[in-house]
Amino acid sequence: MVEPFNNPAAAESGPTREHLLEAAGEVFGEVGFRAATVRAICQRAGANVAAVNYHFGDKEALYSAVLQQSCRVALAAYPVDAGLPADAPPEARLRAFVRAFLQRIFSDGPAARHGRLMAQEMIEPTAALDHLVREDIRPMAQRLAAIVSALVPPGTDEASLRRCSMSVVSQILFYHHCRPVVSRLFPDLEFHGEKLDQLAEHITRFSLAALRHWPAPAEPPAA
Amino acid sequence: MVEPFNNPAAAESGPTREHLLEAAGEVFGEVGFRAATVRAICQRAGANVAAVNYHFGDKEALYSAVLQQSCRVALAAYPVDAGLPADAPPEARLRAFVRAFLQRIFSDGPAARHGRLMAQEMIEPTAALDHLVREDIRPMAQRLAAIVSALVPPGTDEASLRRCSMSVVSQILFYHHCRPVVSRLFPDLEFHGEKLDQLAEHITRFSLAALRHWPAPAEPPAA
Amino acid sequence: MVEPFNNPAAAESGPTREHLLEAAGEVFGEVGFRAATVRAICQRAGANVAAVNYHFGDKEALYSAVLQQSCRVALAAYPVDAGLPADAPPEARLRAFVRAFLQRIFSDGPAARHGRLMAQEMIEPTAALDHLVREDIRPMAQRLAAIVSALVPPGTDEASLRRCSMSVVSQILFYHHCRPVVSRLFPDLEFHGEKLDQLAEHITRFSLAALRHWPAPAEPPAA
Amino acid sequence: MVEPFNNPAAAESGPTREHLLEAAGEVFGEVGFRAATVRAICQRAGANVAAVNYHFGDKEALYSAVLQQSCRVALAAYPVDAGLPADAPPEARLRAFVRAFLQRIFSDGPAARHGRLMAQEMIEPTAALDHLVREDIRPMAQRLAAIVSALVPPGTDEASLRRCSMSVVSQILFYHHCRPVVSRLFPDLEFHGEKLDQLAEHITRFSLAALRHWPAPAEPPAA
DNA sequence: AATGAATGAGCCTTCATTCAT
DNA sequence: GATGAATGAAGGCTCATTCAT
Repeated sequence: MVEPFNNPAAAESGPTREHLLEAAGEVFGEVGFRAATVRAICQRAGANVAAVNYHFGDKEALYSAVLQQSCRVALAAYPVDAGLPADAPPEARLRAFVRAFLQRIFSDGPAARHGRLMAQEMIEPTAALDHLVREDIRPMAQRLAAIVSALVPPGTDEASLRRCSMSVVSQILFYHHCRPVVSRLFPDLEFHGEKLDQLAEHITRFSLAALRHWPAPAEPPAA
Repeated sequence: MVEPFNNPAAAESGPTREHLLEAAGEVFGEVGFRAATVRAICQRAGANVAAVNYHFGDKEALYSAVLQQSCRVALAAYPVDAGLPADAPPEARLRAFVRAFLQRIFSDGPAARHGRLMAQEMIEPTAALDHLVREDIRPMAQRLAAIVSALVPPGTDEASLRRCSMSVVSQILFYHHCRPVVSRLFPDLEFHGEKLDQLAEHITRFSLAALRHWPAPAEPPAA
Repeated sequence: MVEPFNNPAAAESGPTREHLLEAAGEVFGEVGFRAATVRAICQRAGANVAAVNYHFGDKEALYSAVLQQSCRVALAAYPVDAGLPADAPPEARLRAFVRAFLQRIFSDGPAARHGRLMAQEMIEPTAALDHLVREDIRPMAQRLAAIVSALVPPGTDEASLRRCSMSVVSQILFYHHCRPVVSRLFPDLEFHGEKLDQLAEHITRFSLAALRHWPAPAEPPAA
Repeated sequence: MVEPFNNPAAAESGPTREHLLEAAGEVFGEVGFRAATVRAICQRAGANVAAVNYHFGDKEALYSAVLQQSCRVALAAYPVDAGLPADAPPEARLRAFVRAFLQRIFSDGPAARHGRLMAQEMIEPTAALDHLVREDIRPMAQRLAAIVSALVPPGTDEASLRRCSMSVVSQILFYHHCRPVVSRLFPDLEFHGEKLDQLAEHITRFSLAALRHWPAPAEPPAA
């Protein structure tokens, strides 16, 4: 076992590996994969430039490790179902979904990292995106689709369901992707604490209003 | 020794300047400001590496010039009101707004460039963003706010209006910002021709359903 | 034409390109491809580190250029036939071949570079070796084979001819490949001027003595 | 805090030291001193990266140790006299010398390592070369000189003897030093088993033919 | 008006080596 | 007796930029 990054457990590594993951999470989340430099990460981690190579192999492998680790942390801190039972009313489940999603993106601390990284990944995809979609994004999309499906009239076709799900998600991600513009347009907007809850409430209400009044599919006339 | 990029008219410039603008528009729109290289732009423009610095000063100034020029072209090709009279019903104006926005982002040709550049700018802001917000984005936001305002119950507060506008816009931009993910989740999705119109129709309907059923503000009980 | 190394003529390049070729020839010849550093080459050429990239693309392309250029120079300075007519007696042609080969390897100045580079290439082959064998080494081997063929008894089989050619060449190359050892064993040995001629004379005589007395192939008994 | 590599006996060392020597012999013999990496050696030895420095001090000291150890093994496996009595006819002793030399270079297994290392050392000399020449190469050269001396006419001068010896040795080493080129020129050539014996036979015959017909030194006419 | 040539800063990676355990 | 962790120097390469023409 010559290189430590061959060790999947990596439990017995020193603190440098953790520092590196931490620092890389911050830097990648701030400026994206390309713009992030190994030097900046190592400096923030208080480690040598060669530490990345030693612990992870190369920059991209470090990135993958950050993604996977942040995924675990984020879902542990803000679970998708937000503690709601599966048979809770769909309105409540939608509200919980939106709120947890916003918190994953905007809350401070390492738990918020994953949301930011995912958002970055959508913009500037890397080789890690495929894995992320498979393991992380698609399951979440299906969960949302189930909620939406319980809100629109029965019989609504699959394509509409997908588009409605995306209409919900888009409202959440918008504030992250377009934050620079939003901040300039409305400098008083904030994304934490009570303000974040209000935002979640708005998105939920907007979506509920739309979904509840979604036109029922044309039925074949019964004899 | 006057540098030509100090000359606002730039009337006596040869065709190289135009080629550069054209090529830069393409490259910036495709890969963003940072990932774009001066060499790639010059090569596509059939010009020398030094041409960018000669004509525009530096990479960022070229970017600003591209932004401004593309702005003119785009608004000429896809006017915000889409040719509708100001007194058209708000439903029609919303539909036109959404459709024109999507086309600005997804249609081919130089006219579509601006939408892509704006979208890129939201993600990866540069010094040009302030100017863009002031001249371009804010007016468009106000126009949308007017449409939304005509759809929700009278007396709806300003903050709600803003949030509703953003809920509309977010659904449009989502397909651009998250295209890599969307393409992986639903590979059969397309963003041109009839499919784009269907998408516009969905976003319009979803938004209309939400706005039309927006809860009226609680009124103080009249005696 | 963005990169100058796309220009096969490269005639209008500044002096830096020439300096680079010169310096690279020296360094590659001294320490081989791997051990040579771009920085060392540029320093010796009085150029910037990026000059190699600009003029040749990368280190390996520079190496190829050095190889090709030195090939022309060396064969011009010490032609394979050494000015002898094709119908000269094979003894004289062998003597000329050996002498020119030794001079290509050991003489000073840029003309000697090619021999050294070829010798290095044999030891530490790069991607350029295939081209070199095709264009340079095989023709020379065939020329030697023709000389050898005229010296051994007629009817000598092809395999023996090849081995005899290699026995001749090996004696020449030995002094280059094993120079560090030879110099330690016999410190008074020199490889220039009259001493080089004596060495050529020895190799020629040794080879002639062997070839002239090469056993004739067994003939089928005539009836 | 005595470093173990200061301990000449190294009796109390575990098996790691042996593994290291074994692995280093393989790697150095394959790619040479410079191109060999400590990591590759340690990995092949199943040891830690630091093992080389711990057991031998540094990379070069390991190399020296490999050289010395392989020397013992090689000479035991392929003795210079090949088991021939000192009073055997010189033709037989030359044949044995050539054959054993070729086998030391080309045969598989650890016994062949030394030949390869010596050949590498000639090309890319290290600090270990002086020791090697003194202890290993010079004695072998003298033995060959004795054989050659018994084949050429009596009274042949010292310089000619030396050159003839080198003509013999060069033919052997050639196939190692120029293997990349030889393999490209004649892809069907092989260097093991019967083919190796044939090659030894060729070199012996070529050399014998040359030496037996070496011109006698001009004698002063006797009255 | 424009360009070929050249530059220097910075990037990711690799390597032999050392330190603390 | 041995190792995992960490380091600093160096390597090849890329990029936006500048200079002389």
